[in-house]
Amino acid sequence: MASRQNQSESRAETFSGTQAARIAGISYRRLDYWARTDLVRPTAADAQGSGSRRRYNYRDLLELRVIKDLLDAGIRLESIRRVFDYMRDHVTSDISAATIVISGSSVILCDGDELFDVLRHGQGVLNVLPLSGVRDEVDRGIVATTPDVAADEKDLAV
Amino acid sequence: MASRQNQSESRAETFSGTQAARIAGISYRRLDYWARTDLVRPTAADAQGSGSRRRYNYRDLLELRVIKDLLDAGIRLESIRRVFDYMRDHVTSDISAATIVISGSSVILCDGDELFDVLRHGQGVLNVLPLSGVRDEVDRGIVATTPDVAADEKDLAV
DNA sequence: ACGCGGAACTACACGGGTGTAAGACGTTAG
DNA sequence: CTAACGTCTTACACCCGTGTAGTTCCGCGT
Repeated sequence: MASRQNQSESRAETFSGTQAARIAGISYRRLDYWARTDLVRPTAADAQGSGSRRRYNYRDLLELRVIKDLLDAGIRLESIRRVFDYMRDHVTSDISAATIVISGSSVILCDGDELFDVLRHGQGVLNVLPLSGVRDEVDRGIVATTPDVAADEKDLAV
Repeated sequence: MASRQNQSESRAETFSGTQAARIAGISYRRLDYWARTDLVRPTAADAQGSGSRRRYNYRDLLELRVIKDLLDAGIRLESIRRVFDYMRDHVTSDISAATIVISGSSVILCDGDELFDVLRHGQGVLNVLPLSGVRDEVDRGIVATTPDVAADEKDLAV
């Protein structure tokens, strides 16, 4: 039955702006604002004039959700911007089970032991966000939002 | 020689608004704003009508500096407010070598191993701030700002 | 091929809330 | 008395969007 792979396995499908907003748990206007101000552009297809369509991929959804979580945690959008500018240039590795650590204007991706070292020796404020939780949130969002996948899930559950 | 105890030992002396601002590394305006909006009231003596004088104690200085560091880390003052409202009600223990961990609107004071557990099992964004660094910053601020203590330090150094 | 309905993006202006600074005002020391 | 200092009031600029109307494009029926 399952017409799709596991959620987080390199999915090739893309999402419209409206879908992406719903999945990430933000308003469409906010998504639009972030796209226009270069915070998160849709990777699959950017808008080019009125009437065109943005297409977000799975990784974009992760970023959107990370930003939402950071905002909810009370971090200013301005500093989130700096963090992501940095990350885009420096991070290529897979974002699966790592943890984002933000210290001032620099960002580190850690797993397990590394994390502990960083925290022990870190001075100043560190913002710590485990990405596994973010992925789960996004996957739940996809299931709850896209009708066909929801159907698949039901099939699996029964 | 040293006419005072060690910096962080229960010091009884108090500080004026201007002194407190300088030691914490913030503008006087900012200190004033925080006092008027109930973020950090001077414990030793609060303002009671125009022309009266605020007196801050050592612990107040620590709080001021923590807030400054959180702000510098890109956290919105609004959420810092919520955190401190909570902390005032729940935290009575000594703030010596612990670490503040902020998760959403709740705050935890940890030391060492505890910290590791919290971070491992934590969901969402965690803001981590070791207080030892804060205390050092404040003590340096006091030395650099109050003339007599600075003199003491010189005596010790020479 | 053509028109039409609706979804999606765009342009523009506005607004609540927040953090800060300037200056008016009061008080106290000397 | 008055100069120095500290507090209180008010105004302002900025952030982070949102409301709304307009525009473009897609898909579909005919």
